[in-house]
This record gives sequence, structure tokens and C-alpha cells, in this order.
Amino acid sequence: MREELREELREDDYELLARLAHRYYVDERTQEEIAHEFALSRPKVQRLLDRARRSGVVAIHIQAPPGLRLELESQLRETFGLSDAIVCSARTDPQAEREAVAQRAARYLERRLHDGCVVAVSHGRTAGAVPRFFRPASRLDVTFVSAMGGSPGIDAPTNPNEICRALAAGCGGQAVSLYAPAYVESVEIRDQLLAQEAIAGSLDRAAQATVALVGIGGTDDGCTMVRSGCLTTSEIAWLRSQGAVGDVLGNYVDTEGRPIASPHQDRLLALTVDHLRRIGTVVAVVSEPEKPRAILGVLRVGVISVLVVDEGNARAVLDLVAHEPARGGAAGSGRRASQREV
Amino acid sequence: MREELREELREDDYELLARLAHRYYVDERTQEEIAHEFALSRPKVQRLLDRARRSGVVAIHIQAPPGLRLELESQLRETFGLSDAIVCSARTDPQAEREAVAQRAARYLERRLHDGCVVAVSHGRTAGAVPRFFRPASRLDVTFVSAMGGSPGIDAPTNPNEICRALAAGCGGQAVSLYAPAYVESVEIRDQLLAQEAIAGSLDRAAQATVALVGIGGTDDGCTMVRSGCLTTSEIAWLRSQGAVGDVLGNYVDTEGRPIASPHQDRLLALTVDHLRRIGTVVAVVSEPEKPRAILGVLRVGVISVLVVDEGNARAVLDLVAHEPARGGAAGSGRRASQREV
DNA sequence: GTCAACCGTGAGCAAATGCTCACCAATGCA
DNA sequence: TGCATTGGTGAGCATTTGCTCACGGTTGAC
Repeated sequence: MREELREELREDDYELLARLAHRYYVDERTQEEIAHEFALSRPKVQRLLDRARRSGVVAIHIQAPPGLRLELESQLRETFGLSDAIVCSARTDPQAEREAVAQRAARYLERRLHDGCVVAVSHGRTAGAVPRFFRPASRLDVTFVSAMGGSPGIDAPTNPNEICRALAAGCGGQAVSLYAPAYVESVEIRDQLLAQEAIAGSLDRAAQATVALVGIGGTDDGCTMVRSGCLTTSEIAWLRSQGAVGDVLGNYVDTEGRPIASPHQDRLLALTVDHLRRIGTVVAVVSEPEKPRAILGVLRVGVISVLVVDEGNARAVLDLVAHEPARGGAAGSGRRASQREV
Repeated sequence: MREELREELREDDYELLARLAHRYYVDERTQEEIAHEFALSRPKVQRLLDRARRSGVVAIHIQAPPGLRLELESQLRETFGLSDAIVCSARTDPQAEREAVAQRAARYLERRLHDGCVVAVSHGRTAGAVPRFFRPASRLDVTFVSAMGGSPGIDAPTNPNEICRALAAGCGGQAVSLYAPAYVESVEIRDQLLAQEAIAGSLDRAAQATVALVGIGGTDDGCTMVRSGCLTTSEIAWLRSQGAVGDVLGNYVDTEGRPIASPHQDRLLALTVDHLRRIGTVVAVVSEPEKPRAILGVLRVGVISVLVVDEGNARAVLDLVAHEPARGGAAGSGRRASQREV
């Protein structure tokens, strides 16, 4: 919005703007002082300074550490209404990339968590890498609760209970495990399990969390939900055929963020999208390459508030949005790139 | 003061500062919003942004038109307590240089003058070039009054009366002439002249001015006061021997800005330094090359509030101050250059 | 172990800033 | 010529910002 082309300035105006801007930004005079000096009214000085900024006479440059992609982050925030976005610069090694993302997520949690917080935790390889880097400066009285059941089919450190335990150990907090599988073979069994106090209680605590740490899953045959045995390859293929592009906590959505009603849903022991919606801060960590469509779909659900992601996926997601034909006004690849010019 | 070396930052701090700065300066969030996003207190965000600025993470660059020497101007303002300084970029031709200075002075007056102003005007070649460029956008009801008498020995356009007339013509204002010579041969004659209502009245109006436009004279044999016949070369030599480095309205001062008591003073028909002191805005225009010592002395009198000067003199004056042994702390050439680092 | 000195912190306030709005002058149009 | 429109202007107010100050927790010396 309010995109302003670098307007053409008359030479005299240019000089005045530069003079005012120098006085304001370099010499740090107040607008009132400057107004007095130049025999202008204060609001006029304000307007001129505004113009100086918009016309590019004043250039504010943020000297970011290499590897920080602040521009991308801002675009993600704006495009998806996130309250925060953290992008890690591209690395060749997927393993290193995952660690970089996990480290940033850990730093974010260190900043964000404070005594009394309750954090709901999903499964996932990237989420599983977070605890290794989670070392708050001081002890934190935080409770980590599994937001979904476990799966024997995948590495232990990728399971929610394990992630909770490790995170709690990292800060001296508490871990609340969910002693149930992520996925069972019938609705009846799930309902029986949900009737268990131990299980319902844990899930309920997760639902009451103020923060959630979640991964974003894809719909390819090698995705976590398949590797963990929650879904078969034919089931994931069926979901794909229904338009599913990704999931959060086993809740599949299409590219528009609409839920995919599926029979598998009812055999899942995890928080629902509505649960997540009620949790103030939902932090999603993603690093697996080539997940942009999954990310796009899940972001559009509108429950994610913070995204920690690698640079490749970040760019890819924004590209998807920019090239989409049907949505929003004036698509085309150039639009997004010129959003900010300062 | 408060010179801050670019402090060394830890990598994490660096990242946080860059992130905050980007959010604040590029995305234009308020400090409060940022504080909330980063789970910090508002004052803390403020301090961090402060640090970001001082440590150079935020670089504010003013894209000045070529030939604008804003840095020099700020140094002049600070060094001599001027309310404004305008420096014109160096040109090879002294004539072109004078015109450039005069043009800037004219622009300044156009901005500064408003209906009802009374401007006291001295003689001088540079001051004489001002009217040619003085073309306010709209009619101005301003009165220009000679602040010293005339001299038949110099070009007409260099005489105060003539400058007043031309300035008044330029804006549709009034000119009040001083019908007296700048310099007479005895104190008695001067006193007689001062007793004349026409003369005393004009000088009095000049003394009541709210703005003054003055030149700064040197003490070489070719200075305006000698060329105009006000002083002989032996008189100016005597003044030099007394330490005089320059004058304003015929009032000679030494390099410290102290007045030089001289017998010639009493034969002068012009405003005194004390008169000038009571005039709110005294604009000095100087462009003759190699006048830095004259400028230095006159600026130190403390009556000049605005200096319009060529780049060569501006640098030379600041160099003189920087290399002075006796005054202020920690002299040496490097000091001034490092005053501002942003 | 105790005490003093010292950051770093956030509350609270004063100043500075951004913004809205009503007004005026200049311009264009009938 | 009169009238409507537009662009720019400064008054006044709400918000944002910078700053002071008292407090608490930590460090380091004795």
C-alpha cells in the first residue's frame, strides 16, 4: 500500500530537503528547532522530512549481519499476517540447515518464554532439533506438554514427549507427556483413549497452553506422518488427491488453508486447528527443503503466529503467492519484489 | 561530546539490534509494538535502538545534491554557535564563487524575510552581488536601511545605499538611504553629521533593524576599506600591527574577536558592534578568497548569527581553529574531522 | 559473610512527533 | 464573474518518544 515512486524534485527543493534532513537526522535537532531556524511552521518541517524520506533523500540502511534476511521476514509477516518471521540463510547441507533453523527457533523461545508459560509441542524433525540449542540464560519455570501422541516408527528425538522432556531439561522446567500413540486404528479406540484421565488431562493441558511449537508436514510419500506409520502411502496419496498440501499436528489442509475432511482425522490423538487457534502464540519451525506448498497452506489457516524457516522455503512460499493467478490484485512476479524500497 | 566508539557487539546482540532496527526504521512499527513482539519493555527497546544507532548498525545517509557541504555547515554552526551556516562549493573563478555565495544569501533572505522586517545593510562586494539574485516569490513589505555611509571610491553597487535600493526593488519593499560618507576626516565633522536629523534618523532606523546583511572585511592593502578610500594603506598597516585581522562595518577586531581600539573608529559613520549585537539576525556574506583570519576574528565577536561563505574559506577557518595551539582542549588536526561519525 | 558500588531495569513524566481537520488561496470551470 | 475544486497550511490533539529516577539484583572488595 501507499507505494510512492521516487518523485522528481526541483533543485531548490532538493537542497532544502537535504538541509532539513541533515539537520534532523545527523545533527539531531528537533523539528521545532529546525522550523524556527528555517522560518517554517513545525508541521511543514514534518511534511518536508516526510517527503525527504519518501523521495530517497534520506536513506536508512540497516547493516544486518550476513545471513540475516530481514527483508524476507518482513514480507512473510505482511503477506501472512504473522506476528514474527525468522528466516535462516541458505546452506547446502540439509542437516546444517535444519540445525540453523532449530537454533533460531531456540533463540526465539529463549526470548519469548517466561515463568509460568505452558508450551504445547508437536512432533517433527526440525522441532526435534530445537532442544539441542535451547539454553536460556537463567532457569525458566515453563511447562512443555505434548500436543500429539507418539509414534514408535520414527526416531525418538522426533517424538513430542521426547522433545518436551529435552526442552524442559534445557531450562529447568517441567515436561508433561502424552502417553498415547499419535494414531490408532479405529475411532473407537481413539475415543476410549480420550476417555482416559491421563490422556485427556494431558491433551487438555496442551490445549490450555499459551505457546505452541509445531512443525509443518508435507504430503509426499516420505513425510513424517508416513515415516512414523500414522498414514500409509496410499492414504497420503488419497489426501493428495483431495487437494491436501500439508498438515499441522496431523490436520491436513489444501493450498488455500481449508481443512481437508478425511476419515483419518478421527483416529488422530492431537490438538485440532481450533485448539491451536485459541493458543496465543503458535511457533512453526520448518526446514525440510521443498515444502513451500505445505507452508503456504498451513500459513493460510491463520493459526500460525511465528514462522521460523530456511531461506529457500521462505522465498519459494512468497514466489508461490506472487505467481498465483486467481488471488488478490495485480499479480505478477515484480509486485512483491518492489514492495519495499528503502 | 559524547563521542562513542563503534562498540564491539556480540553476534547475538548484533542480530537483535539489526532485527529491531529493521522493524523500527524499515517497517515503521512503534517501539511499543516492537517491545510487545520481542517480549521486551518499551524502554529497553528504546535503549537497544539507541545502541543500534550508536554502534553503526543503523546508518542514516543524506543524499545531498552535489556541491552542498552540509557537514562543513554543521561544523561551522557548532564551532561558532551560529544559528545557521551556508557553504557554497568551491569554484575556480572568484567571480563565479562570489555569485554563488550571493545567490545562496539571496535564497536565505527570501526564506527569512517577511512583511514588516527591517534589514540593516553594510557595504561589500559580495553583499553587493546579493540583489541580483534576490527575487522572492511574492511581494515583501521589507525595509532596507544602510548601516554605514557610502564611499565614492568604490563601485556604486558595492555601496550600502545602492544595495538597499536594489534589494527593495527586488521584493517591492522600501529603501532608506544614509546620505553620508562612510568615513570623514575628523571626529568633529562626524559629530556634526550625526547631529543631522536625516543622518541620525537613518542610522537609528538601521539600529532598530531585526536583520542585518553584512560583509566581512580583511586587513590587506586591497581590502574594501582601503579601496573605498576610508583608510590609507599606512592606516591599515597600523591596524595590522595592532593585531587587526578583519572588520565588520569598519569595526576592526583581532583573531580572538576582541575590538581593536583605533583612532579611525571615531571618524566612521556606521553601526557599532554593540548595535549589531542587538539585532537578532546578522547575516554575514563572504566570498573573497583567503579571508579565513578575518572571518575567524569576526565570528568570534559573537554577533554573527548566519554565515554564508565559500567552501575554501569555510575549510580554512575550521582548519585555523583546529590547529590553534592555545585554545580549548586537545587541539590537533584530527579532532574536528572525527566530530561526527554517522 | 557483609557491605558498597555498580549496572540494568521499568515506572512515570515531559517533550517531541504524527495526524486530523478546518481554513484559505489559487486554479479551473461554467 | 461567480462558483466549485484542489492543494497546501497551521491549530490542536492523541500518540509516541526520550529521559529521569528510584529500585533491585549482581559483582567484587574487604
